[in-house]
Amino acid sequence: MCLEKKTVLIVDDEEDMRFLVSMYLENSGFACLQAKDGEEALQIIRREQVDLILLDIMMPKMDGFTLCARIREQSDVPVLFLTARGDEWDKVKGLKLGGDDYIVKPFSPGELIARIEAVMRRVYQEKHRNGGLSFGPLCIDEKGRKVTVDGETIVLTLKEFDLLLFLAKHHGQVFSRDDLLVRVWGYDYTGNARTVDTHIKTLRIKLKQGSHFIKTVWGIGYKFEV
Amino acid sequence: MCLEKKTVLIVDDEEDMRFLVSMYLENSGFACLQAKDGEEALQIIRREQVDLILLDIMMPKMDGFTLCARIREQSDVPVLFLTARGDEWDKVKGLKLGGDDYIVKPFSPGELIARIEAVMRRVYQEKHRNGGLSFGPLCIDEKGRKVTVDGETIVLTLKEFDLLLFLAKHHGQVFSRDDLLVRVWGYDYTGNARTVDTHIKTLRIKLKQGSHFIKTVWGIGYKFEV
DNA sequence: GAATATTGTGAAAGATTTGTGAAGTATTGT
DNA sequence: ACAATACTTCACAAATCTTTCACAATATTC
Repeated sequence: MCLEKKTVLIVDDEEDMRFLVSMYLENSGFACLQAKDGEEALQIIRREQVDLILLDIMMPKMDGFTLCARIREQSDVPVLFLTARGDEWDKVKGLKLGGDDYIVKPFSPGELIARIEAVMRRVYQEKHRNGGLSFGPLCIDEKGRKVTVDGETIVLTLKEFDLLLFLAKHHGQVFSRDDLLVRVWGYDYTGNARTVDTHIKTLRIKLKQGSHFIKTVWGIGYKFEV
Repeated sequence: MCLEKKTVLIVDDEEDMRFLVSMYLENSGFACLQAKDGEEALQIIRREQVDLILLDIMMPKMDGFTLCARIREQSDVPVLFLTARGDEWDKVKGLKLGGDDYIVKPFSPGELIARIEAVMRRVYQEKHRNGGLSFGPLCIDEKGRKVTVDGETIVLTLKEFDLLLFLAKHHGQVFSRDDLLVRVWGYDYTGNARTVDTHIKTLRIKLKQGSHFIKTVWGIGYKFEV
C-alpha cells in the first residue's frame, strides 16, 4: 500500500557520496538503491520498483541529462538532480528533461529529506486517496479486486487482475515479459514468457475502452500509459 | 459522520512521541488518551471508550504484537500499528494479529490524520446507522446477533454469524481464507483453511436470497459485495 | 521487397481451486 | 454419561483458470 517504505535510487559516480546520502535517507525511513553509472541505473529501474531517483549531473560515461532522458523513455518516476554549482541548473531547465527538482551541493541532510518528501508528496498525492487507482474511464479497486470501465464492472481472473494492477501502479514504465513474470507471477516462476501475451490479450478484450492504456512496446514488452 | 469527538489511545513507551502525536491529533479534532505500556493500555480500554488505538510495535515489557492480540480478545476496536522500519510489517502480516493498518515512522502529521480517518470511516461507517447493518433484503443486528432476510429470521450458529458480520462490516474488500481465520476465528487459530468454505456453504444455504452478497473471488478468497 | 523477428490469437491440454456431502471431533446442555 | 448441536476435516467431482502451442498478422532489417 501507500505507506510502505519508499525506495530511492541514488545515481552518482563517487562511492563516498552515494554512501553518505544513502545513510541520510535510510535514517529517515527510505529504502535505498545505488548505481555508479547510467547503465547500472537503467538496469535497476527495469528490475526494481523505484519511487524516486537522485541523479548527479556530473558523471563520466553518461551524464545526468542524458540519463534522465533515457529514464523518461521508459518511466515516469520522479527525478531529483544533484548539481555542484547553481548555474548548471539553467542547462537542466533549458533542456527540459523532465527532472522534478534539483539540489545544489553541498546540501544539509534536512534539506535533502525535505526536498525528497516534497516531490513524493506532489507526485504520489493521488495515490494516497483510498488505495484505488483511477484512469479516465478505468477504475481499479485494489482491496476489493474489482475493476470498472465507465462504471461497468469487469470480471477479471486472478492473473489478469494482478497484471493490470501491477502495470497500472507502475504506469509510464515499460516491462519486459520476463520482468512481468518476476514481479507479477513471482521470482520463482519458470514458464513460457508468452503466457504474458495471452493475459494481455484477454485483458484487452475484457477492458474494451479501458484497454487503450495497455501499450505494446515492440521488442521490449508492455506498459500502461495514461 | 457524527460530530462527537473520536477518542484515540496512543500507546508508546516514549513520552515525547506520545506528546507529539497527541498534539497532532488534538489539533485535528480528536480526543487523546495515552498509555506508556501494555498494562496501562489494557486498563484504559476496559474503563474508557476508545475508538481507535495507535500502537507502537517496539515497546519494552509487552510488545505491540502481543498487546494487539490481548486487545483483540476483548474488543474489536481498530488498531493502527506504528513501526520504525518497513520490514517489521512483514512480521505483523506474518503473525496476522488483526491490526487494521500501519504507519511507518517517521510520518507526516497529514499522513497520520489521513490514515486514522480512513480507518475510522471504514470501521464506523455502518455502526452509525443504528447498530445494525442492512443490505437490501438482508439485515444484520450486531448487538442482538440476529439476521433476517425479507423479514424472516435466519438462525445462524456462532461462527456463521461472526463470519457474515465480519464480511458485511468490511464489504467491498476481499479476504483470503487465512485472513478470515485470523480476523474471525482469532489470531491463534491453527486449523484447515477450508473450514471457511464449509461455513460459507451453510451461510449461502441459510441466507437464501440474501446469499448473493457473498462472492467467491477465485484464487483469493471471499468478499461481501453490495 | 524479401527475409527475419516479434506480437496477436484461437483452441486444447493441463493445473488449480472451489463446492459439496459425509464422516469424524469437540462442545454444550440435561 | 448421553444426546444434541456445532465445528472441522476429508475426498472427489465440478468449475474455473492458466499455460502451451501452432499459425496468422505485423513490424523491422537488410
